[in-house]
Parts: sequence; C-alpha cells; structure tokens
Amino acid sequence: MPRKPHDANLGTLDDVPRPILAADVVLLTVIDRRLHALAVRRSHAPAEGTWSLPGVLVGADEPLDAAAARALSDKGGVDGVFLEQLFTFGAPGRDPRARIVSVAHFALVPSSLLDAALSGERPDVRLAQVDVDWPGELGGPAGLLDEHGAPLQIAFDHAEILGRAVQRVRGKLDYSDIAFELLPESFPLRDLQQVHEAILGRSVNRDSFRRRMLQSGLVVATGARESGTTFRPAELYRHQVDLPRPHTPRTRKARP
Amino acid sequence: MPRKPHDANLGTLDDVPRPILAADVVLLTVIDRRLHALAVRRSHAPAEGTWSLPGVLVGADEPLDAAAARALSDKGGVDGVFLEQLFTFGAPGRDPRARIVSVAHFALVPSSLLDAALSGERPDVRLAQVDVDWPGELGGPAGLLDEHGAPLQIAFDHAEILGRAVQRVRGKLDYSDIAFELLPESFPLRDLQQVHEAILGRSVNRDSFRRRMLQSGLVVATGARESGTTFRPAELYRHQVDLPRPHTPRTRKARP
DNA sequence: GCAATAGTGTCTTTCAGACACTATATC
DNA sequence: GATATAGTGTCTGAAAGACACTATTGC
Repeated sequence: MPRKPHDANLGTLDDVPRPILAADVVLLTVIDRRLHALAVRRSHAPAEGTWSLPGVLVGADEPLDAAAARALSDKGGVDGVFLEQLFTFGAPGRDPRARIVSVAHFALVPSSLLDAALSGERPDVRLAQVDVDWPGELGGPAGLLDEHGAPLQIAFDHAEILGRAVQRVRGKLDYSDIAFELLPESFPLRDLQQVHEAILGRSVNRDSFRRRMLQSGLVVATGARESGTTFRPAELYRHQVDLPRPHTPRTRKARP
Repeated sequence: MPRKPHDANLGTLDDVPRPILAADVVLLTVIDRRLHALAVRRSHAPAEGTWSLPGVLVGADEPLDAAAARALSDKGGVDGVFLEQLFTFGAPGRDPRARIVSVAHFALVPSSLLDAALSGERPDVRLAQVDVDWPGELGGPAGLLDEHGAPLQIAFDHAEILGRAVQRVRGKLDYSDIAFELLPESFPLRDLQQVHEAILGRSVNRDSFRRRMLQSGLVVATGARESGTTFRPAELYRHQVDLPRPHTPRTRKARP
C-alpha cells in the first residue's frame, strides 16, 4: 500500500520520498544567423544513440545553478557564461530508470567562444540547429537538425525543455539584455539585429530596430569600425549596462 | 571525504544524492484593491510561529503541479484554480533540517472563492497583504503585512519566493490572460483595472486601459449591468478566450 | 440638485513601418 | 563603374495620455 505523502510542516523528515535531482542545460548560441543548441550523444542505455541536453546530477550540497554550470563545463568546455534557471521537469516516468526530477537551465554564449571548444574533437558533442515549429507567441517542443537539415532524435523530454528555453528567450528579448550575451564585446548593429531575428524566428524592421537600439541607450558607439567586409564597414557598438530609468509619465502643460 | 557528484549519463543510479523535494505555492488574490497571499503559521520548529507559504512534500510518483494543487487544497481549501510553476529554490541550507529543494508555484483565484474557506475558522491560515518594495521592473523579496500594516515574520526563503511570484505575474500581465483568473465570471471594467493596478502596484490610465481592453477582444459585454452601486452602474463584461490572431504587418500601398 | 462613476469624442505625442536618399567599402 | 550595406531624413498610421463632455445612478 502506498504511503500517504508527508506534510513538510509536521513530523519527521526521515523516511520521506527522495527523488534523484538532475540539472540539464540548454546552451544556445547563434551561428550563421540561426539558433543552435549544444547536444550530447548518449553512449549508454536508455535512449542510447539519441541526443540529449548536457546534464549532471545535483551534488548533495551543490547549488542548482552550480550544477548547471558544471554540466556546461564538463560537456561543452565553456565556463563563465550567462546562465538562468528555466523550469523544473518532474513528470513521473520521464526517465525510465527512476524518478529523476530535472531543474532545467538555459545558457547564452557568443558562438566565437564555442568554436575552439567544439572544433570536431568530440563526436559525441555537437551544436545543432534549433527547429521551432510554432511561430509567434505560442510554445511547445522544439527539435534539433543536423547540418543537412535532418532531424536528430532527442532523448527523454528534452525537446520540451528545448522548446521552453526558446520560448523564454523570446519572451525576455524585449525587456532584458540577454541578446548581448550572444555577441562579442563589440559588434555592428547588423549582428545585433541578426541575433534578434534568430531568436524570434522572423525578420525585424531594420529602421525601427536601429532607432530603438540607439534611443534606448543600451548600445554605445565605440568609435571603431568593422573590417574585412566587402561593403561599407559599419560602426561597432558595445552594450551599455542600463541604468534603471524611472518611468516618468507624460504630463500635459496645465491650462491657463 | 565527500563523494564526487555523479554523471547522469554514466554508471548506476544507486547511491547517488537524493534531496527531499517539496512544492510550495504562492496563492495570490486581490482584496480591496490590494494584492494578498495565503500564508500558514508554522506550528513546529524550525521557525515556529513565523508565516510560511503552503507546501507539501512531493509524493514518490506525484507530478509536481499535483503536489502544488494538493498543498492548496490541504492548507487553503481551494481547488481547481489557476496554477503555474514559478521557480525552484534549492540553495543548500535554505532549510536547516535537510537539503530540501522546493519547486515553487503560484496560483491565482478571485477573492470571492476564498471568503468562504477563510472566514476566520483557522487562525493558522490567513490572507496577508503583499508588500513589494521594488517599484517598476526590478525584483527582489516581498513581505507580508497584517491587517494593521505591520510586517509578518516570514519563514525560510519564502519572502524571495513571494517576490518572484509578484515579479512573474507582473511580467505576464500584458501578454497573457492571468488577470481574469483573479475575477469572477462577469465583472465591470473598473474591477479589471483595479486588478491590474493591484498587480502592478501603480495606477494605470483609465481611458487607454478601456480602449486596450475593448479593442483587444479579450472582453465582451454581457449585456447585464452591475447592481448595488451608489453611482451609475457599469456594463458587465466577461473574458473572451482569445483566438490566436496572426500578426499581419502593416503594408503600404505600392507606388504607381 | 449634488456626488460619483460610466462612457464617448477628440487632440496631441510618441513610435513603428515604410521609403527615399546619400555614404562608403570591395570588386 | 556596379554592388552591397551603412546611415539619415521624412511621411504615415496606430496607440497612449490627456482632457472635455454627456449619461446615469443614489442620496
């Protein structure tokens, strides 16, 4: 007979259910104007041969975000990147072996920092293009594509984790600074726009995008210009950490 | 010597760290134009006598949201309300007894549904006004106030959970339908505006609010009017489940 | 009538989309 | 020169803030 679930307020904490806790990470980057995610090929059962998100089990006294950072460091060779908790996936049966609850995170990194770590050295680790089916504001699972555009088989519920990561990043794009986490220190506005377009999965209006970025004060010109282009080189900008602007509502002049 | 954290991809799942998993819920409602949350007075150590969020331990085969719903049902006597996962709090030491990882949720319910369940029957359960210090877009911990405006002592890290719930609801207010979860079936636009103001912690422009709501198609007139007012009774509206409107970008007429 | 809120109409400001034009790099 | 993109200026339409005015209830 199953034991009745315990009340945290009462009684002892001995002999209560204890699931296994994992931390999985969706590492996103923009390569060639398209969103990519880090995937790890499973070398053991279950779901051997399918692709999964990098993950580790959370240590007994380890903070959740530290476990996520460790997963990135172990599997992707990247450290010190933007990392944020995403959602916790705990459906019974999501892992056939045991009740494993996964605290999913997402990370953002400029692809330039990944080139070194992923120069084909590890065939079990790759960056795969993210395939989002749901346009607009919706959500749902997302897929991964290989270099020929063929879908990769994804392990467990990791397609849902991936989809939720894209949804979160899309939602935060307008009111946060996360886009800059996907760019190097200095960049032309064109690259910033392409990051936005890769995240949103649609093109954005060039003119109003420039206006918004420049008027927001989030970007400042460096004075330098890009080089190596076959066209007119653009001004390079960098991200300006935004001072909290108090929202001053518009007021009309008082009547005489 | 501490054991090295395990890799979920490798080896056995025997003998890995297994934290205790809890589900805590921030139940929010609007009473008298102000945001309130359900709080439970702790009757045992640790933090005896302080106020905490309703919570339970997650059962061995229980989905996370089912555990959260059970916490609401047990402690608040409410069922079938809007419930959404919020954030997972897992800092080592957040509970002095053991490593307890809490999957926090938030719930929204019209206060009319709580009046019955909380008519002073249980002195260990109450609705307390939410006290948010950080105006605008920021975040941080939030407090609870008693009926005299005096702060309640909050257990563990529950002030942070509460703050994150308010932050989440504020962020989703504009692009989701959550405001309607805090209102009865039919309501005057004034009440809808007051719900928005309670969540945002600031007043909103009446004229543009009316326009936005009516033009959005999210509300439809019922034809009925409110009664019992000492002023002109307003039209009653109800929430219209929104059809996904395809975003048709504006196009200018082609030049001759 | 008075007080209070509901509901309508309109002006202004702001901002995004659209488009035209000039500027500057490589070839 | 051609081509591609950078960068600027201006028009238009949509939407928010502000405000004036009328409508309808209880007292």
